[in-house]
Amino acid sequence: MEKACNWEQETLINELNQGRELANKLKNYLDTMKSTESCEYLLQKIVSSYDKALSMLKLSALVGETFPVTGMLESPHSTAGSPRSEGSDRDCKDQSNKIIFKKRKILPRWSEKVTICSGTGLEGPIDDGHSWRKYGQKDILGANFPRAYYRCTHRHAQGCLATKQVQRSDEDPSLFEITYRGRHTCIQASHLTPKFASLERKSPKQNNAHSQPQQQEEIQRQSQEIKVNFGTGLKVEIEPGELGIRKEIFPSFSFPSTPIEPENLENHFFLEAMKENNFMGTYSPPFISPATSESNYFPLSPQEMNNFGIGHHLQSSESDLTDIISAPTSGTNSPIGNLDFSHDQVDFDPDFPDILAYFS
DNA sequence: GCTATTTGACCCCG
DNA sequence: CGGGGTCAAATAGC
Repeated sequence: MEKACNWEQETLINELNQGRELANKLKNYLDTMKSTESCEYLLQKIVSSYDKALSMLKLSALVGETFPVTGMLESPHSTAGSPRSEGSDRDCKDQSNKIIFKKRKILPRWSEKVTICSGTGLEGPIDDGHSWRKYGQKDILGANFPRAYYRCTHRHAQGCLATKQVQRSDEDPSLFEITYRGRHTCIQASHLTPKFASLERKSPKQNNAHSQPQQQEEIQRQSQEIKVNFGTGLKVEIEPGELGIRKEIFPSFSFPSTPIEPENLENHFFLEAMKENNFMGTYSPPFISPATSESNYFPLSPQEMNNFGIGHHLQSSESDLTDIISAPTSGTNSPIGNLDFSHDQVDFDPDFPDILAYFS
């Protein structure tokens, strides 16, 4: 396995190098065109992301271990990008009862700080395209405000394990810290663009949000929407505080009604590997089943890409690295084309080499 | 009646 | 053992 891993790693490094150079090219190109600041900023981040990713990879190659990732330990998908892998098998296959608690550790985690500026007309119910269901609230030691726990509404229906926590800041009540865990794997969200989602999916209850928690949820949705529209009075920051944990592994695919079993792990691994190759544009999967591939590729909604894309680039490159490794989305191969992926592609490094190819 | 929220209890981990 | 995270019964809203 080790040879394969090294090969994988080399390929990865090569691809990253190439991507980095291309991104630099693009940057120079855009420099001459007086492009917008955000564009340049993104590019800056992209380049630095590649740099970081490369240095991480090289470092791990030297040390002979996987990425300095703590959070990936138990994810079967870490295998796709990680030289290590099948050794770390103390995962999902045991104690189905405790799997929930295992997943706490497995799922990628990152947080954002969301500032709500009053008087910016953010009263309306804004949806991020995902429906969240509150499942708990807890008083946190040392915090003035309780922490609310939300999970994806489709957790049971589709096995979507995405959750988020919302904690209002002590000092600044207008600031909310939102911690996300896991990516959405639910399909529902992918069928709606952010704007449609925000318009269509407002439930009556959310319309009448008067209670505190509902306000909170509303605020979150606003915050996520704002990430799409960037800078309309809301300030959204990604909190890098969890860098150590924030390794952006891909969460389990969580096939509906098909809990991950040891047998499936290999398939998952395969899918990951193939997707990875796919991203790099060097390999076309010969025998991936359409149904399976679709269900894995497309649940990543535009909103989601916004959630995970821009935010990532705003602050993190480590997560980018892992996105590069395993992001299950391939705009270039997507049958639904680039409709909503115009800037999502920018968000997702895996596609960058392809995109950049058009510029060079 | 269905769905979402509330809230106290429970469980795991450090 | 205490804190954080989750469960699930009770409750509320539509």
